[in-house]
Amino acid sequence: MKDRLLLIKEFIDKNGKISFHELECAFPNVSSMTLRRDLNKLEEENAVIRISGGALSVNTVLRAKEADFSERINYNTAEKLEIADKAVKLVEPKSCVFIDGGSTTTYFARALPDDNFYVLTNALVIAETILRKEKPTVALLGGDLKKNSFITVGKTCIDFIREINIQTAVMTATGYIKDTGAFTCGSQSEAEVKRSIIQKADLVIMLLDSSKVNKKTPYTFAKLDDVNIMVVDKNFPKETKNQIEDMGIRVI
Amino acid sequence: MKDRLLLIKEFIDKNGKISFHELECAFPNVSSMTLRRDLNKLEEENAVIRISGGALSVNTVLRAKEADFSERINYNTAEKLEIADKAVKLVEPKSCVFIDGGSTTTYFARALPDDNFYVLTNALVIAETILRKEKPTVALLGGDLKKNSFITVGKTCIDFIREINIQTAVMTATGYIKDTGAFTCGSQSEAEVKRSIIQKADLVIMLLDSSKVNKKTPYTFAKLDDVNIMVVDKNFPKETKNQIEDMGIRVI
DNA sequence: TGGTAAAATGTAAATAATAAACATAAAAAA
DNA sequence: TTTTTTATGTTTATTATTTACATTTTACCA
Repeated sequence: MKDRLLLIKEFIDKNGKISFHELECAFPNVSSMTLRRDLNKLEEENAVIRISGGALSVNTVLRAKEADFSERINYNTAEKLEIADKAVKLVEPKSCVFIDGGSTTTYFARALPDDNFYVLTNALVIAETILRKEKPTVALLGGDLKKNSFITVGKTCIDFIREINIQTAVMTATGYIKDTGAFTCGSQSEAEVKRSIIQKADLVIMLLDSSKVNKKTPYTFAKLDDVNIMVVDKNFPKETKNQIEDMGIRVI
Repeated sequence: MKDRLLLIKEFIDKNGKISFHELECAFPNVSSMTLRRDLNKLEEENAVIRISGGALSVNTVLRAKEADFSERINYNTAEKLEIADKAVKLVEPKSCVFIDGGSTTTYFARALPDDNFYVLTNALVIAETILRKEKPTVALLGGDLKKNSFITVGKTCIDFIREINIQTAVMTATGYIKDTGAFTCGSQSEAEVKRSIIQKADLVIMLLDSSKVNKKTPYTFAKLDDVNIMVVDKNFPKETKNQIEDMGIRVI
């Protein structure tokens, strides 16, 4: 009785949502009317959000809100998924991975297998995403929180980075200027954190979807030679790719 | 065309929700199919939450729904709301407030007016809640993240606390043992953080709903005389309340 | 400027989801 | 045990959603 409610809530929390059909498959010997009543009960308890044909977890809604805040996590989705899928193959279980804040890296975090990683991040959304998995451990860089992007920055952050060891840093940028090979972002404080991380990491992986090429934002936090591997999507300009490879950087 | 979308979003934001019927009445010379498409468009943009027969504003959902503590369904909601409403009156704008992680304190965070507070917390959910407001600034204690409770703990956390100043600490406990006046919680690491905070704070406010009385969890992090003000609900046992007041602690 | 493609809107039928009403079974209380 | 309550099941009616296609409007450009 209450067990089923808990199981349902757990599933919704873990997967972000559930469809009615999934629910029926999960409980084949319970009538659909009862399951419907269960969802409504959970909704009354404010544990989930009931939508047509299923239910959402509260966190899914939170994320929606975030997406609405920051400019649309929703564009170039296919490209970002492609990049994330390629990038997760580059990190090894049991390794210590820093994941930078950003929409592509959020897809990376989702795609990361449920294995014994040590994950470090300064992005709330990513921390939560990883924390929902069973096996990884997660540490969050403390500091001042930036509105809109939900990442931490500032001195505390930098000090913390000094004390930790990073094998692999999975980074992203708001813009890439191909003439100078500069990776840029929108705020000074963010750039500082990124710089510290890159300095500390043994291996720097840069995730960059094609929409970022020649998009200019104020602060440069890295140059091409700070990066070891770049992961791009299939629409990434061929010439730019060659140019980067000529610099001795592996482009995937 | 786009005007209509904006009007709809505005209405939903203002009223918290809209039903299909209302929508049809509001735009009598637009077909219901178009309105339906409009709502779906807004949903895709993460501007509203689409539910059966209408839509909700994201904010309504956030306000109404409980924080996401994955292991348990929320209970004692009314009591916690009551406590939160009383407690927010105790903190002054422009003051530096630490908010402890917990479900009651999450309600506190929601109830906190949108004013120039300096908020510190070790709870992701609370950080996000405050960050959605316009005026407060938020800093997050870094450290190892605990699964289920989504709070940070550990050495990094403690070190950070040493460096900061706290005017008011808004705390909560998992249990209160009335014989010894001990506030308890479920993990050693959590207790350490709570202890550090209490030591640093000028004023300690403890939010405790009646379900916590004589609930025993392993680690004691504070005694009655560490606390300055206790905020409780109307079901809080009278004798226990008197007992606490006799110790010179203000109970609200 | 007319022609044309693209986008927005409308209509109606088919499908799916929800709610209502009542029957039955299981659990709790007397 | 009997009664009462609660949880569940079944069916039907209502309402919501989707689909597929028709029509209109808008935007663009030769």
